[in-house]
Amino acid sequence: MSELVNGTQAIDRASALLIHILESSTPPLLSELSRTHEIPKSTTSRMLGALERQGLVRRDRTGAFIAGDVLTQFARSQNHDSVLVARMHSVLEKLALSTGETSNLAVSSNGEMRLIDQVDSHYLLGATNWVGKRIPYHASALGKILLAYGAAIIPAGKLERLTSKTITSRPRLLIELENVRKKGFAIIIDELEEGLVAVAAPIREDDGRVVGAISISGPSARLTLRDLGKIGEVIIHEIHSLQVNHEGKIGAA
Amino acid sequence: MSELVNGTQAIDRASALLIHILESSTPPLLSELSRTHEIPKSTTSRMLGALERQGLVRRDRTGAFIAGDVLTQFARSQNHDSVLVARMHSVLEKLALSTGETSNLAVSSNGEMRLIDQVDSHYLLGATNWVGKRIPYHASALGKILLAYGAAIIPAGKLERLTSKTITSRPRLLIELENVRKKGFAIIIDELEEGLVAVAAPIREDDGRVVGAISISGPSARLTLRDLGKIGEVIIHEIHSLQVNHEGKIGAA
DNA sequence: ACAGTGGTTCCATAATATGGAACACTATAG
DNA sequence: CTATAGTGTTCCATATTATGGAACCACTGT
Repeated sequence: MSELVNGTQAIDRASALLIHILESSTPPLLSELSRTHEIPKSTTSRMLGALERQGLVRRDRTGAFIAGDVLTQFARSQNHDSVLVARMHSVLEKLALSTGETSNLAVSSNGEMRLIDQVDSHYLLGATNWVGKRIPYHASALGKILLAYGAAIIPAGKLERLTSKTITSRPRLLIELENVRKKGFAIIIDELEEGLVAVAAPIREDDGRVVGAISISGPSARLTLRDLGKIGEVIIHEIHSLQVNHEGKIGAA
Repeated sequence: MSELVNGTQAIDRASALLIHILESSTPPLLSELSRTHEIPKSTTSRMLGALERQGLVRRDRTGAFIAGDVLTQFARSQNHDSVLVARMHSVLEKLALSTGETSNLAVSSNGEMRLIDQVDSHYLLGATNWVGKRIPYHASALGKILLAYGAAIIPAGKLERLTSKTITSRPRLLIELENVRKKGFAIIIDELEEGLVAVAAPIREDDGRVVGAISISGPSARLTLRDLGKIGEVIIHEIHSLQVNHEGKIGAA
């Protein structure tokens, strides 16, 4: 512990306790924390008391420690898919307008892909219900993006065959994902449904992590492979330019 | 500063800095924090350095402080609508099965209502696209719940008239919300669309805050007012029994 | 009654955090 | 091209502040 004296022992220890609490699936007791961190009970008690006073931690009815109001509040404000929806909705609208096709925004979590926003095409083709529908990763453009960039992992078990074009072999899927990474966007042609094509590109967080994907989809009758490639580049461009603007805003403030 | 010597000055100060960072809309600079908290630059620098080392805070490219990976990670794990989806999906299935009608799960954020899960009815009536659709609070059962329990606020401006039954007067809406709170569930009859009826009930967090709502909806041809009342009670019961189980799990762990 | 938990408070001690000063760097200004 | 005012970091003597052992309280089970 005492490599170089930084003058931050207290903060280091308190931080370690806090982090332990945040990362525990079951709320730890004071004594537990004291033991695993090798900090005397008295000190641990004092520290946790301070953190509690500040609202960084809380005790549940059993006295075990959980994240405090300040942090749950923070979590609430941060996450919520809606933040992503709010940030990306204008992009969807732009894309839907310029292509005339349907644009979707998807995220991945708990092993499922979820569509969280959509702007419809001019045309009236395929306006079915998506809410609550589980769309397989391996047969959708959005899903391929999420897989390719580590926002989701290939589910165990058979890769369901939805059409004759669906990729159902794991090796072939891996090759396809490598391909996606090389190009920066993903395409499906008839793999999810006969006559349906789509192209998708990733949305990145500041730190580079992929947190979602945006797609354009429509009938193969209207969209050729060449179209899809072009649209892929446009999606990437639109997302990127938005994020640059966004960063700019922060920088200027 | 020195009311009662607790032996937690460092932690108190560091916590205050951390909280300040988390609650700032624009990332504060070190000097800013130093000034507003009346902590000397040197000390502030040391403290933030410690917090940074622990991963509780991070610097953006301008050097300003933002929440660190540990906390964004925590936020991610906490929130995400998907947690709610995962927790409530079985309820939706049960309700859809027992009523034979469509069941929905909605949350509110950024001033909009969003459907985040759905289990379809046996019947094939009204399977239109919901993703990205903005459904008005005042004309939906889910929306009335979110309004009634403070999960959303009545939007400014006119209350749009969607059918002849839509509530478009604010006083009448307030009375209706009072009614909802009294009964514990909300009903719409032809208020959103001619022939469409629905009933919804709230989902509460441990602390009692309403974070979402579950509804059953269908055609008025199949669901009478009496049915809706009964279903309302069932929804409340199902959500409640799940939450009791959930608490039980935590308690046992 | 007692031993074994979990947790808090007390207090003398010295280890630790403190903060002024000096330094490095970058802009904006003169 | 030198001021000047704004960042932020490092150093180090100082004493303020955190430390941890021990005593103590409250439960729970034996």
